Amino acid sequence: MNTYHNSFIHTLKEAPNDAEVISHQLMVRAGMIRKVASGVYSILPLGQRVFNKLNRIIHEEMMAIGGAECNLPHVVPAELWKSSGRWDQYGKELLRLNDRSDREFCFGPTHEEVITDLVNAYVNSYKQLPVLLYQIQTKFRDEIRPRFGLMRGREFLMKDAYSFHDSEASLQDYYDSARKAYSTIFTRCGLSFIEARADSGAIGGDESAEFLVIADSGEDEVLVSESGFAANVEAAPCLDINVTHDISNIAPLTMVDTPNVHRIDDAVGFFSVAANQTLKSLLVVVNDVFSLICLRGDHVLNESKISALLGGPFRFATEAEIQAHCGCKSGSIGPINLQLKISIYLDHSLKSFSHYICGANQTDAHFQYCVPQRDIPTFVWADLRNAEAGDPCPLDSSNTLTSQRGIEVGHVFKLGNKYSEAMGAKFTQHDGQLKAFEMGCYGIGVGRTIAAAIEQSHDENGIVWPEALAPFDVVILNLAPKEPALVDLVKTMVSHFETMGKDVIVDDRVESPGVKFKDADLIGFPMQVIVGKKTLVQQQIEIKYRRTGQKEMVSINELDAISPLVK
RNA sequence: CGGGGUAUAGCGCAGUCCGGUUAGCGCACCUGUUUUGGGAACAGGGGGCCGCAAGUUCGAAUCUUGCUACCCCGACCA
Repeated sequence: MNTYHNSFIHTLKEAPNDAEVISHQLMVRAGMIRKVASGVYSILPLGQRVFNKLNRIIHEEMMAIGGAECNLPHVVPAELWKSSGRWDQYGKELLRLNDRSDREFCFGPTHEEVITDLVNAYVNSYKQLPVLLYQIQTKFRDEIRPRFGLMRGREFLMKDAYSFHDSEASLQDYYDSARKAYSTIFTRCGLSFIEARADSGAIGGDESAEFLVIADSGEDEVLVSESGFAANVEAAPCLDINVTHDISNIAPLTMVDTPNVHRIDDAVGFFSVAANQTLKSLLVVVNDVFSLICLRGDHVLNESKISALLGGPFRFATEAEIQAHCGCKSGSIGPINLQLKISIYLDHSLKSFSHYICGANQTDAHFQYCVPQRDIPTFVWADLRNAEAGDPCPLDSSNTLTSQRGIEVGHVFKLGNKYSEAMGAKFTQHDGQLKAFEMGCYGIGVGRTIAAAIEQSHDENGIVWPEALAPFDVVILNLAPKEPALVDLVKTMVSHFETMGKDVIVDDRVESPGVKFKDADLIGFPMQVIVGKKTLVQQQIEIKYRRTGQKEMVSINELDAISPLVK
């Protein structure tokens, strides 16, 4: 019999002061997790039960699409990472280790290299494809800033799946079935989520989609529209705009002394104009080639778009480089009168107005009446900014985008042959020729999904578990645990519920009733069965449903009629 | 990595300015009695290298220096 005692349940009245978001606070208070180091947590038995529930759902749905479970090593030799080129690319997020012989290893943050090496060793022919392998395993990423408990930990449990194909069509097929499986998984968890177009980021690849649980505390912003468009702000394209202005009467370009005006906010104040009538310029570098990026003052640069446009990951220029190219300090950069000839890119949105305030490439000076097509020598229009709420929908410009916050719990990628090509992982095709595998990869953050479920489902008393994830379906609160008749009744009820396939736990602690009620609400079991001395007098058992708070009385004689379905 | 902050019992905190009994409080824990349907009452009790190290001093949780850990903000800057 599961009891509070043998299940190691330890609740807290107060949350530690480092718990910022509600899911973190509630998980600590309910005794599910305990912090061991920054971004590193022990999962306590109650928490582990929730992990097991979710893991089981994931297993079932991965099996349903033909996945085979494996378990790859946590500690991975550097050679594998060097073979894909990521040893040098991945940066400080990769936890690097040395063994006693000083050989280099890393603690795997993701396993494309290991799986590619594995599959390449066994799969030689198109006849053996496709392959879908998955695992649920602890990863470590040395995050810049771990926070929010399990939401952004450094050590975290992840389901990662990898598929290998002989063609793009086969990859597309699996990619789509993985997306469907993910929808099924999150639906079974009782979560409200959206699938959105995403930026593939550090993993790389051709196309990706992420699954976000909708929550105000989410770290990601998603733009959605009624036409069915959904994309992470980082991945939402912005439409070009077709506006022409009569520029014949606009005053000529005028330089103005602007002491201590370095930021867009400063310029807005100084010139008394709206931010969308200013032009901001950013000097960026890709492979030692400099480019000037111009955005409207109210917009935010999109890193992926810049990197895609310029053909590689970019960085911002240093102060010294700005001095050399622009002849001024940062804060006064502009597209006119650059010292050195470099490519200039203007965001499409700069077509929305006729003339702008912009930096003059002279410290503490700005230009007024900058008309791009008249005053900027040579430039290229491009999509350079983050989309934002209110923008027209890229699928149907008659709709506008609205913004929602979400927690990224799953991400699926079409990797193509990025890893297989780099690592020389090939198979023999029908025609006898070698070809690099087409690959897909599919991840779910297990702990993060659990945290997201709590973000989405809680009240002032504590967690309200979706049935599918609850650590136990039913808690029996025995308010008079020393009463022999009640102890017997509880035993009968436990076997009754267990026969029905439900997980049951008994609060048999010698505690006052209030404590038991509060803890049951805090932990969030979907159904509470309450027995006390009153039960023996009235011959009735009380049932309370956590989600609705609804209570009902059932006669002891009608025990069989108690259905542990949540109302 | 830059800025700010914190570190005293399992958790939440006071004490630190202005050095001076045996370092305190609430929760939790232990014993006993009375309680028992929404975080009980009383009585008694246990638990601390005051983050670590060095220094100043007759004397350091308290002052100085260094280190470490943790938290927050920023890293989108023109």
